[in-house]
Amino acid sequence: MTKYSKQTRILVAIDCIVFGFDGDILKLLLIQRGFEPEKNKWSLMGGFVDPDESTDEAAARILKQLTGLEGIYMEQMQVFGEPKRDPIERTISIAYFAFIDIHKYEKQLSDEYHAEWIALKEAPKLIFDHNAMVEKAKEMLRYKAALHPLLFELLPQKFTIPQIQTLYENVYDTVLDKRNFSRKLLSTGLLIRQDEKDKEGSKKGAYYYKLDPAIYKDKFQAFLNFIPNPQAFLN
Amino acid sequence: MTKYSKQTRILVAIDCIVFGFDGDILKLLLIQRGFEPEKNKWSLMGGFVDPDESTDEAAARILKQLTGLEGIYMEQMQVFGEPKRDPIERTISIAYFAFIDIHKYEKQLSDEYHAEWIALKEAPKLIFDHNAMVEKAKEMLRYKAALHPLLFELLPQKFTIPQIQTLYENVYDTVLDKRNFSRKLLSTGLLIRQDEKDKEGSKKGAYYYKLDPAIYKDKFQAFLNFIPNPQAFLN
DNA sequence: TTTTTTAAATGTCAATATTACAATTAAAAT
DNA sequence: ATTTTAATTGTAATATTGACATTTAAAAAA
Repeated sequence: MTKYSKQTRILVAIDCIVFGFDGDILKLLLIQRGFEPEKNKWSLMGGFVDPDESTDEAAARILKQLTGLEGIYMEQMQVFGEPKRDPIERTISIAYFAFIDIHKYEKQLSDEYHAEWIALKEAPKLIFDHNAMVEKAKEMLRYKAALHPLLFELLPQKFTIPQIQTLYENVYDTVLDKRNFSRKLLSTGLLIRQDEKDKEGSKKGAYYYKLDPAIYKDKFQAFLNFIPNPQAFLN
Repeated sequence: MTKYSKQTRILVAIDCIVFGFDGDILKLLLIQRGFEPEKNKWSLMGGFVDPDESTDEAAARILKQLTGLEGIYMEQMQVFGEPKRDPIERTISIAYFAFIDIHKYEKQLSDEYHAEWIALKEAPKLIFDHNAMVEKAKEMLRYKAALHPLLFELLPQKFTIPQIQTLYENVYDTVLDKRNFSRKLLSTGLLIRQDEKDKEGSKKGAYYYKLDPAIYKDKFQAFLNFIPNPQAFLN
């Protein structure tokens, strides 16, 4: 049997970028690094890939170990492969990306861990190239949310229309017209209004909605440029 | 100085997926693997990352070594990180992705190399998980082309409207209405009609167009769903 | 009980974009 | 001169977008 004997093996790390939304502002999950180099500096959740796990498994394991979070959908984002990015030893890092409802995971994220939610707009300087990773993740978020109902996935099971609007406004750092936004959103036919209202934000209260799971997968797709029926072409 | 002494180093490979368009059909660049395992089987262009090069540099080097192609814009696609994907030794592979005008690189792709253009629809069984990589790349192509004028970038300097239409029809595997497609395309204001015609495809001949480089970067962006001025949010 | 306050919900209209569909034109070949 | 082929151009009905103001529900204050 042949072997790849002349090749160099390289350290492979995972870094996890976790965005969270609490219905109000968009936040980033960060930890203070517990080991050298750069001990105590702010950092993304990171670690090395073990020999017998897939990179996806490694990402889930590392996130769990450092934050307690489990069962979160993380997506691979990008490899950061500059030879000098880690000063100790050449390490390539695969950045993973998740986006969650903060309230939903409040309990898992216990004091046992040092992970903290920081408002995205106030994120501190991070170690290595982690700030670049976060920037890339923001870009990806906007890109994906443009074509895909990604942002819906991080809403609570029940949510209000003003909440979704706030979320979109946060992600795109813009202000939207209530009337048009609401109309567009409801026209998808995906939201089922509940009888209950959320009275947190106002005296009148805003109706809760749920996603219609039956239609969600098929129907919700944005429409594109040169393709008359683009829904058919995206997942 | 600390070291990451307890961690396992892993082989890191690159695989390159290169799509090409010749104005007629959409093709995939493949090689017959020159070494064990799986010698002589069809494969993507692949190799290992060297200690002192970035992953992007490795991708460019490997493509050059195996095909002669140089100066091609390749984008990172995805890591394939299953532990058993290479039967010889655990290897993670970073898949890179390019899309080119076949005619433009005809000379570089000389007989010296064994790379061949194969019609995408007739692509053979490839080694390891390379077919899955190609599938993923097709998906990515559609996704990106939906929001980004990516497909324009692989057209010849001069191209005709029927050519672009064929390209879109190939990528999305659909049929488009000539009249609507042409109108939409011209309405971008990005195309400058040349006096010359391409008489290959018909007796009447189709006008050549060029991209207006001045407007191209700013103006050409698709428009999105919930965001009134989405251009502002994409690169 | 009445009034005030706050944010949610809803409506209209003009402008623009999309779709579906058919006739005309240029130029080579017969 | 006629035929053939594919490119080019047009129109009308429909749907979507964006800009803009008023009404409504319910708690809090008077």
